[in-house]
Parts: sequence; structure tokens; C-alpha cells
Amino acid sequence: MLDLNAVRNDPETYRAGLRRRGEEPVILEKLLELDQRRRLLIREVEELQSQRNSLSREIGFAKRGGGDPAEIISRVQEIKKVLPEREAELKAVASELERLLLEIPNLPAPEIPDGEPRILKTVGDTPRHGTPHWEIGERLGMLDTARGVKVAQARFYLLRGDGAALERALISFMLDLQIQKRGYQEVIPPFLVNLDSMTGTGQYPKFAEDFFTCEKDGLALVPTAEVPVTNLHRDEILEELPLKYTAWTPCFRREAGSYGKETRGLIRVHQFNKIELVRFTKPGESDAALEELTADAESVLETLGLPYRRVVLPADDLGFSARKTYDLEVWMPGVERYVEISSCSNFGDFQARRMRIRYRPKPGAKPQFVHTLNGSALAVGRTWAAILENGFREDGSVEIPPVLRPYLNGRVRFEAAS
RNA sequence: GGAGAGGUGGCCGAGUGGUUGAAGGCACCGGUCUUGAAAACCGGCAUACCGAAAGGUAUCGGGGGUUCGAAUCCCCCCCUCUCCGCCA
Repeated sequence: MLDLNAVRNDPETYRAGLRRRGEEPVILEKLLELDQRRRLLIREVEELQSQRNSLSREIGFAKRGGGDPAEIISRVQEIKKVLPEREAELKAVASELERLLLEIPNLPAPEIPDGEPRILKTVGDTPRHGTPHWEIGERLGMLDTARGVKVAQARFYLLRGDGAALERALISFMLDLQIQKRGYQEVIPPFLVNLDSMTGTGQYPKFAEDFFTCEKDGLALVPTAEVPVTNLHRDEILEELPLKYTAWTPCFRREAGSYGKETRGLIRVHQFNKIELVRFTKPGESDAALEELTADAESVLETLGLPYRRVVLPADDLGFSARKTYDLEVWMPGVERYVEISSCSNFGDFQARRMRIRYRPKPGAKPQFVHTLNGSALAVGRTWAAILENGFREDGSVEIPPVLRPYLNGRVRFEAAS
């Protein structure tokens, strides 16, 4: 959520920012117009309320003094003819303003590019030819797409035997790395959240089509651990900063509008596992925290020995709540391209404002909004796929990255059962 | 699912229709005292909005209603706790 005061004081900066994002800045004109109407109405309403309150007080005094308040009461009645109308009007304008404010995206950070994503670094070899992970997975008995579809729907899949073991090994490995080497605290949050939480991180109301809901319970399946973990501290004044959390959760996404795209394999599915990193920092510290957090995510790719690159997203490619985002893309020889495997973002105070997460700069000082950040470390399904494609050998087996072997009973490769 | 209790400020906790934004305590901030600290004592201490300011308005889980006036009365919803039932 943008700071309405800041928009009012410096609309040009916000217009320019929205334009960089490819948004129509007209929405700001509407916002400012509503804001002005609202403030006018507030003055009217409060003036009437003030009159009503003082007259009511007089009635109290008159009654206690044994006087007859009938005349004053009739004056209050006059006010009560107009007040409710104005109040209703104010309420309508205020809620329209609130709705609008919740649907305006964050401003991009000044230093990020316009146009194309900029590649910041590339690590590892990128062989041109390979076999798609779904073929390897099916052949080795690790992946069963057909039965996933039978049990649920298209874009669901089933892992079996070594496939399930690899998934579980990846989850443990990734968590252990962040907990032991990078100082994160693990949490296991609820996988269903309420709409206040979805609103807090920015998925709701604008992107309600993108996640699954349990209508009659008022709950939604988490599309990312970002939602429950960032909302941990909704409506709180934090005593200690920075905070660093990591969490494994399944992620559920409707992928509405992606019909026909990437229908094979695990790249785009309705349910996948992910390890998430979430940070809360003081305002001045979030830029450095994003660099650190992205390096934390990269450390997973590096220790697994997977080829990848880091790109910084251009302004018109940013997610709704983000002000700056680095994507990590893993090389997948089977599909012969880089595939996004992590997205690390700084949200500034955009989410904190929605969630009212604050801290006190000094004891007794006025609370300020914190900054929030998060990133995947990593998307487990896509990592699973990358390991199969990058570890695939001539003899049909898949070599297991050395760091994962302790999580797989010391095994060195996956082979077809004889 | 059944029965009951309850949701008040950063926290605990008074308050059942009229200067109550809300007693008291804790925490916190400033001061006195002290070599320093603690203790004690004195003072301060909610948030948001409107306003140049003076000041005003709103907020006692959320929404609606009664009333000249609601933290207090009525209705609906949400949440928490206790007991019973069921259950991994």
C-alpha cells in the first residue's frame, strides 16, 4: 500500500513510478480526487458531530439541574436530519479510497532497469542438449504424471520411490543450509490462511483469481510461504530487528490463464514444495538485506552445483508488491533454457503498511513501518527437475549432487530398477 | 457438534446509558536521590484522521440497531477460553 500522504505531497514521483511499471497513472488522479472529497466530507461530518456532542452534553447537565431539555433536544433532532446522510456519503468515499489504495502497486526502485531483464551473472556450464526431466523421471520410476492427473486434475503429479526421496532430501537439505549456515529460524506455518493475510502481502484483492479458496471457511491455500510467514507479525510492533525466517510449505496456484503453456513436466503445476526466506528489517537496511538474501538463495544452487544466472527484473516486470526483484534462473538442458527457480524481492514498507508491522526506532519513540523481503531458496519441484536434467548420464542414470548424498543414504546415483 | 464464559490502551485489569480516551498496576520516557545502578519519589506516556493553529472527530473484537447521548442496552458475525462429545 502506498503512503497516501506521500502521494498527495509529491504526485509527480508516483505518476512517473507507475508509468515505469506500465501502469496507467490515471488511477492516481482518481485517488487524489477521492482523497480530496473525503477530506471535505470529514470536515462537514465532524462539525456536525461536534455540535451534536456538545448539545447532548447540555441535555445531561439540564436534566441533572432539573431543567427542561425539550428545546435542546429539538435542536439535536435538526442535526440528525442531515448527519446520517453525510456520514453515509463519507463512508462510501472512504471505502472506495481504501479499495483503490489496495489495488495500486508498489513503486519500482530507482536503480532498476527499464525494458529487458539485465543479466548480472552467470555461473556454470550450459550444455545444449539434454533429456526433459519428465522423460527421465518416468523412465526411472520417480515421477508419475498420469496418476497425479487421475487423482486430482491436470497440472498435478505424483512422486514415487526415489522421486519422493529426492524431494524430501531437497527439502531437508535446503532448510538445514539456511538454518545452520545462514542464520534463519525455521517455522512451519499454516497452509491455509484468511483473507486478511492474503491482503497483507498483496495477493488480495487484486489477484483473487490466482489462488485456491475454501469459500465456506473464508480460507485460502497458500500460494507461497511468503503469505503466512510475513503475516506472522501482522499488527505487531517488533522489538527486535532484523528477523530472518525460513519455511517449507507446499504452494498452491491456480495458474489461471496459463492453459497450454508448459503443460508437461513439473515446471508449471498447481502444487509444489518451496523453501522460502523471509526477512524483516529497519527501513535503512533493506537494500543490503536483499543482496544478502539473494546470496542465501544462490548458495543453494552453488552447493548443489547447478548452473544458473542472476537477473534483475525491469520495472514493468515487477510483482505487484515489489520494489526490486532478482530472479535466479537455473539452466535446464532438457528444455534447453533457463527456468526461474527463485525470486528475491524487497518490498520496502509496502507490505508492512498493509499489515501494520512496525518497530520503535528508540524506546518510547513513535513506531515506524518496517521493511519486508522474501525469496525462494528454492522452488523444490523445479530443483528436482534441474537435478534430473543436469545429472543425467549416458547410461540412463542420474548422478546425485554430493551434498545431497547424506540425505539419501549415501547413494551416488538414481538408476532404473532392474 | 452440545453447554457455558469472555474479547477494554504495548501488557494486565477496573468500568452496566451522560465532562470515560477510559480508574489502578506493569512496561516505557524524563527528573530528584545515588560514586554508579537498583529501590523510592515527582512528572510524562494510545492511535488515526481533519485543521495553518486553537481545537475537533473517531476508535473499548467486527458490523448493524435503539437513544438527544452507548465501552455500557438489542441483533448478527468473528475470535478465544472451559467442560462434554468426536478424533490424528
